[in-house]
Amino acid sequence: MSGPAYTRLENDERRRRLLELGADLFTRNAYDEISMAQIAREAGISKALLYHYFPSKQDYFVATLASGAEELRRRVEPDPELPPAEALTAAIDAYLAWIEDNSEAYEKLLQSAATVPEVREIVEGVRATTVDRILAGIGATTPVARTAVRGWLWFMDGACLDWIAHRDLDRGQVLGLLLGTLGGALMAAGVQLPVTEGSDP
Amino acid sequence: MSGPAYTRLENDERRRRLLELGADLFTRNAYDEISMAQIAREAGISKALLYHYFPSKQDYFVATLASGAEELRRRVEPDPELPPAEALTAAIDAYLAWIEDNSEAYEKLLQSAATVPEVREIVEGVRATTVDRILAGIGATTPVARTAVRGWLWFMDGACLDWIAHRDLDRGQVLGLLLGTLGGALMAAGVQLPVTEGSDP
DNA sequence: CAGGCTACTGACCGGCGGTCAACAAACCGT
DNA sequence: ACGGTTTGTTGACCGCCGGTCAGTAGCCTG
Repeated sequence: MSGPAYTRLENDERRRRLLELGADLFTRNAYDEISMAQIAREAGISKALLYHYFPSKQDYFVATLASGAEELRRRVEPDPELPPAEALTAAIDAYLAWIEDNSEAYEKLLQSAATVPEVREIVEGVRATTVDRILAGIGATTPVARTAVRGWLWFMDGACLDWIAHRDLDRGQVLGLLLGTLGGALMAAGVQLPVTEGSDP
Repeated sequence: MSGPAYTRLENDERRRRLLELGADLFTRNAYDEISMAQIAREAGISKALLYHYFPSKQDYFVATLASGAEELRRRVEPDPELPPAEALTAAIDAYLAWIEDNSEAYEKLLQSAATVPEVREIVEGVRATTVDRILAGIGATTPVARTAVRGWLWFMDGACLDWIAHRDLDRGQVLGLLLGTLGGALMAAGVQLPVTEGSDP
């Protein structure tokens, strides 16, 4: 009986708001706990408009993840100036710090990764390159070394989930556990570790 | 224009056939890759009848898993006569043997576990009791030891998935990797292992 | 061959992800 | 002040999903 039926926004602005909303909603609910209709209602728009900006729910979800993933990638990127061992330590510590800052998002991400094929592939890809990086860093090539590193990445996620579920460890302890376990796994895989000189203050 | 419109079966017989079919279908397709309508069609019955025997898709899925899970539990049950260390070794080896025999089922199970809440809870429960068992066996009580063991269970699944994906290791190698990594993780967690006497022939 | 027990079915429900033609808010030149 | 154009936006619709229910019909008993 009065003003306009809806407010018209510029393309970029609407997109920006939807991404922001999605980042929020998807850290509070896992992928299939929330429907596109609910999201649209929350955004105060029609479902059709949501689909106008993002071709599918998966695409919307992935786009929503993108900025966070970019930040994570930046923080975790190993310093090429450091020797491999310290670069790895620094990268893991950065990873742990990110998880500490974004624990809900981390939990929901792992949960959703199993469900959404596209995310699954992204995570798998990251893991694969990480495995290669580590194997290259220690000069190991045997199948059992590959299995050890791949298993260790799972160890990492399991330990992190336990960590943020209980919050009764500090980051340093988790870091030590992860590094020590990686060493143990590689030893069990029969890998000869290149000795780093004088690095235990 | 002729015979009966459908064949009537006895309650138990129908149930048996549906469970058998489900065990087959769910090892070839993950939980939400297949719909109840498809399953019913495959079984040659109406969807309503399927729901007459199982109150929900989740229940059907869990029931389908039950027999396999029972067999796994039986095979993995540790021998109480053995000292803890050897009992653990035997249990892990049995677990690996089961995976070797049922690799598709194992893969689909892990995939579905993330999706189906009820299965997720079952798997979580099994993991929790396993963690307690191991912690009790080594007499460890610290949070970091708990995190180490919990993470190691993830390591186990990750390593097994890699193993059956590549099939370039034999079971003994995987067993050695798992045991060695558990030792490494516990060491990294600062656990003093009770020494077993003379057990490396 | 009548009658009952119950294994079975067809039709229906709300909600999902996804699509489409049509509408209207804002900006434009006049 | 106003008609035309652009394009951000909408309501109605689709097929499929998990799940429900009143009613049908195969089989066994007498």
